[in-house]
Amino acid sequence: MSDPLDFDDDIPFPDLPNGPVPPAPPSRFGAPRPTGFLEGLNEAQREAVENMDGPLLVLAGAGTGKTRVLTTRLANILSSGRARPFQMLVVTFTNKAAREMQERVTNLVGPMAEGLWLGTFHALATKILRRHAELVGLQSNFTILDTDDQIRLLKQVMEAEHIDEKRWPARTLIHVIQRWKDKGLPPEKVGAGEAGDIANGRAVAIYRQYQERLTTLNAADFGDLLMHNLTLFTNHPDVLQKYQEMFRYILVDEYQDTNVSQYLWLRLLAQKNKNICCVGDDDQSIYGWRGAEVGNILKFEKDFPGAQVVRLEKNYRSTSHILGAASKLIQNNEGRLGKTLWTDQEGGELVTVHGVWDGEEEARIVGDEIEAAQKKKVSLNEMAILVRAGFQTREFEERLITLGLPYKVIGGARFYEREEIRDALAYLRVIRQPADDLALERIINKPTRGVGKTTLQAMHQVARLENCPLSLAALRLLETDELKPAGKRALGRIMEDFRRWREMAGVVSHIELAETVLDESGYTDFWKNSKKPEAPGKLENLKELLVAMEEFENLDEFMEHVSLVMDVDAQAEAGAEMISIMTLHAAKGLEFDLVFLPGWEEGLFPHQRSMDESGMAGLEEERRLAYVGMTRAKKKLHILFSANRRIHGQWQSAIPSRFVDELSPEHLEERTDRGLYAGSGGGRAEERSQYGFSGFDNGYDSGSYGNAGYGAQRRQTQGGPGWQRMQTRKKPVTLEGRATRKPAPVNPFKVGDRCFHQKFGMGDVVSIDGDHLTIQFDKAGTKKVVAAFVEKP
DNA sequence: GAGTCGCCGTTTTTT
DNA sequence: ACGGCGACTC
Repeated sequence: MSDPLDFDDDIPFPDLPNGPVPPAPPSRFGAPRPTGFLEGLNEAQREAVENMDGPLLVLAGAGTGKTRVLTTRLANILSSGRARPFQMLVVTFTNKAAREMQERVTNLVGPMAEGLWLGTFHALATKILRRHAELVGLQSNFTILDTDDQIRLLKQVMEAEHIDEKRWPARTLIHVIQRWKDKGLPPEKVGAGEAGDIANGRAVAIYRQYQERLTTLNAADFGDLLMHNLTLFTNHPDVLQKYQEMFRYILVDEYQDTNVSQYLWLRLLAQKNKNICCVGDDDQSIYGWRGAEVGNILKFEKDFPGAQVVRLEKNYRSTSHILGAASKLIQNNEGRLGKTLWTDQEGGELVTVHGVWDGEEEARIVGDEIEAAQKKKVSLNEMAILVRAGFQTREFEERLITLGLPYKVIGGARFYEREEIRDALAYLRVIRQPADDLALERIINKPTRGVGKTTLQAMHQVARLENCPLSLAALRLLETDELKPAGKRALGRIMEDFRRWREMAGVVSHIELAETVLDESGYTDFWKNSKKPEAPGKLENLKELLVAMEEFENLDEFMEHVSLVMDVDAQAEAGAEMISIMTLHAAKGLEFDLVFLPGWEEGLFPHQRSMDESGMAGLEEERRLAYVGMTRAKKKLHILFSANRRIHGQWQSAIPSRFVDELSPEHLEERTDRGLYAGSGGGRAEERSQYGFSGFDNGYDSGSYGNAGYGAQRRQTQGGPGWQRMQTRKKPVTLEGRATRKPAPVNPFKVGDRCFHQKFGMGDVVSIDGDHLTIQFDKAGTKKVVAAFVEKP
């Protein structure tokens, strides 16, 4: 992000004329003159672009050209002379979105786009906070902590408070604190009753101490960035006023994902000029679990009186069957603003629903469909498998490897979150900021250099006593005889190393510095000597880190990038075609010709935990997630559910997701095996509504798909290239494959039988559920096992 | 101070 | 089934 106003606090904000700024010279914009922006926009889009003044909410359904509207509107405001670039605040959620926005705006308006205040909430808040840090008790070079650091710090506070970490895990507590920060609540504003019995009722006290520690460390966590901005604005109206006046126009992307503190931040900044435009889709709000507040978008009109609302409902992405099924599903949600997507791409392929035996079969069917599509010249880049939870990817990966199909899993462990990278960065942090206790602690004995627990404890004691950072405490300790000679020598050595490195930092380049430090500290050798299988990879990553640093001028810039960006999808595999596998969350905003949505089973999707924790609201968010998944598909969508799934190593039978029932049948083609749930004892099959199991009547037994009953509705039209025959392909692989692989879901046991299990030994059958037996083992207790693994004695 | 054993939790994820 | 973390032992 560039910074046109990179002034120190004593330099005034630039003087600006009060009236509208004179329009920029037209030549800036190249051929299409301002009115040219509007070309090719539909009516609603045009309305959103032309309504430049006053509050505006743009409800942008999936695939309705949201980004185009946002960027065009921005260009329109600039070209109309209503604001100059640095008078516009453009907010996104992710760095990726910010980059894309920057790029698209630059394409529209040229280099003047550099001057915009464009970035993520966090980056923008940081930029503001660094300028006024002293006003909230920080110095402007404060460190930004990530989750690891936060937990480490919180654990220290909890330990001092004698909170049993077994009973109240730091993870739980940090989550609670985060939610408070998301709401813009500093410790003193958290209601006494709010915390309940968390941490023996001392949650707020711990929160307060945690905040005090952060201030002492000159550090802020992610939640603080926004919260400190709010404090700053509230306590210093003069500062707020400057920003209010500067930001004449505010644009916000993905408004449905904002949390309360982000909303308050926007509201404060928009109060004066009231030119705020928020773009979002209440139906795609899927981040409630991390503090996003759907309510923000639902009550926009109340929050910003006189607000106009524009709905973008024409979808340019999906076929009518996909859209129809998705719309039907989302209609089951209450509490939505209401919006109906439509398209003029009539027809296309029906949405196919496959019920399968187990995860393996699920993966095999997906693999087969991918191969079939590939033969029809669909690019692998246009195919995606979208799962609810990370563990689901494994089975697909295995299958795709078997088939020799290239794939990538998006959103695995991120580069900067890897152990070795975090260690390397910790060294640099300590060099730059000796008071960075958390970083120091991380690497003071990594590689092991004789500064162990005892020494560290002594350091902590001095630090607490003298109320100083650990590194200073270390120096104090070295002046005394408190430590044993060995420990003292070891500590002295590393402290001296750091002194030397700091000296170097002023002389050599940041890259040279990093190389030297990794070398001299013994960190590189640590991995070179390691016998762990991942060691070579880690050395690679360390080299990669040095490469990454080259893109930055100096250490400061690099570190800022690291703490804010933390995402390097730099592995933009140049050109190679690949299938994408990712979670539904990661898929938001993307689109693919061919999409697979596996695992549509109760408990997995909707996820049990979501419903347990948030009840109806949780269920509705899961449903929105399903909607997001479905609307990723442009031409063909497959939904799959399995009757059996292994979760945490335990086989469990599953019933189809209620979401399957909520899709409208006229858009579906059912390919579910009629025998799947027979005799399962669960009995739900018969109770289910027409859709879920309607495929029983035209399933595999007849040897062809989608005939009787559905044929009439399968108004097959010339959808996309190569899609026409997708569902009338070869014979039912599913059943064949299964028959050879696993016994039919019947078993030779009856309640009371004696039996033997390889692992658990002898036992008695207590109950039977399909081919799942509950067995009371003589030694191993009661277990639920699959009949195939049990023998008659 | 460093290696080994056993227990807990196990959705989603950005900044 | 499995990994990570804390407690425990040498």
